[in-house]
Amino acid sequence: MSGKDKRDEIVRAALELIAEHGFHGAPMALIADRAHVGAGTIYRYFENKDVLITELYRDLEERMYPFLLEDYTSGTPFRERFLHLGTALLTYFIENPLDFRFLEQFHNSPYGTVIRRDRILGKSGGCDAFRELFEEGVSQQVIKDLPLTVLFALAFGPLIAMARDHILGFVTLNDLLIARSIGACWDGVKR
Amino acid sequence: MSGKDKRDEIVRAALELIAEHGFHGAPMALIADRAHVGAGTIYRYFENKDVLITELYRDLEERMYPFLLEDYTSGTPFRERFLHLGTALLTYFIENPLDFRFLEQFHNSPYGTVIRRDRILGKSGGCDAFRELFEEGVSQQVIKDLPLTVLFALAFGPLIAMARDHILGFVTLNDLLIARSIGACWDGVKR
DNA sequence: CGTAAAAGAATGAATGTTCATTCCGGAGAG
DNA sequence: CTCTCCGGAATGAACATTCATTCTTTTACG
Repeated sequence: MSGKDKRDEIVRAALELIAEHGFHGAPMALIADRAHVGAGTIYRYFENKDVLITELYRDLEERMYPFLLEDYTSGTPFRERFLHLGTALLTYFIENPLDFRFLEQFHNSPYGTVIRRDRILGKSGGCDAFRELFEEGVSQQVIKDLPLTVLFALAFGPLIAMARDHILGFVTLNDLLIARSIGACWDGVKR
Repeated sequence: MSGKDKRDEIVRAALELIAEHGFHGAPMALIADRAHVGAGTIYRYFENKDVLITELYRDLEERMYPFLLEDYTSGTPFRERFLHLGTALLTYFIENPLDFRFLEQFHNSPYGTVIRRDRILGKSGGCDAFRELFEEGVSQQVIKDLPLTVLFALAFGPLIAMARDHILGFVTLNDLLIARSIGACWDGVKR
């Protein structure tokens, strides 16, 4: 097993444990076990637990963005683009429940708040498609004239709640239901 | 200080610490300090930390529900009732940021998931007003015919996201903005 | 080639810290 | 004096991190 493989094994193990049992339920010893690696080995690849978690987050983002932007063309009508991005995001979460659960944990932790603050303050670096879409929509007067954060809340709030409910088994989303739900989100933001 | 006072001090201290620093940042020793109480004293009032947290949650619910249902009359038009409940909830969160932060932590923890599961399975016990409102709305065909969980997501998802953004200082909500946002939520759920 | 030395990687027991919980000596009420 | 309640030091479990040691790979040389 090469160094890269080993690093990936560690990241995967951390993702699984944190997604399934939260940050608490993921001691380094367990992560090591699940990665089939000695406890000390982790520290050859990551300076400490914080760094491991932050890098895991970055890995995740890099896997996610290409999926979201697949087949996304900035030329199509506004509503269509909104539905595309929303559906892609919800679909990604449903197909990758571990990623979703981890992201939720991450967001509700000191790490996440810092990252969010950076995003709001402009230096996005990640996926600007959402921001651009909304800014354009506001200036074209096709969506409500509300602060960007509120529009984000209207669009993603329901989406994340639905993903969670689906993953926890409180509801079963199928393609039709997803389409109707994203449509409802659109009704919320459209002017 | 009477026994009741001491209990309340402990609960208050726990709420503050957990809201501000998460479950991690709230060790029993700190809770004791902030409540001006010996570490051992906490265990005279609560069997263990889990019990303390669970009772704190119940205390919170009992403070919240009366506020939400104040001036709420089941006779008024449907849309009006929706706006009333939504506004009341968002207002409560904004006026009681500690309560909100704690509830968020609680929800994203093993405790919260169990409680939510119970709610979905019927034995609500808490605040049925929301459920009744939506069920009535669906049968009267004034809101979209979607599963209850999805309707909840559409209504509360944005609301919670907005409360968080406001409390973290990412946006400043005033009465007008609140009204317009809840209106947007209504656009999402209305048929 | 074969082999021996060196470098690099991996390991897991040991360490120090943090935390929930317990326990016992003492203060204060009756 | 007795009994109840309190405080906070003591305890032991859990955890992140370290480091001396072992194992593996690469290099150097006959």
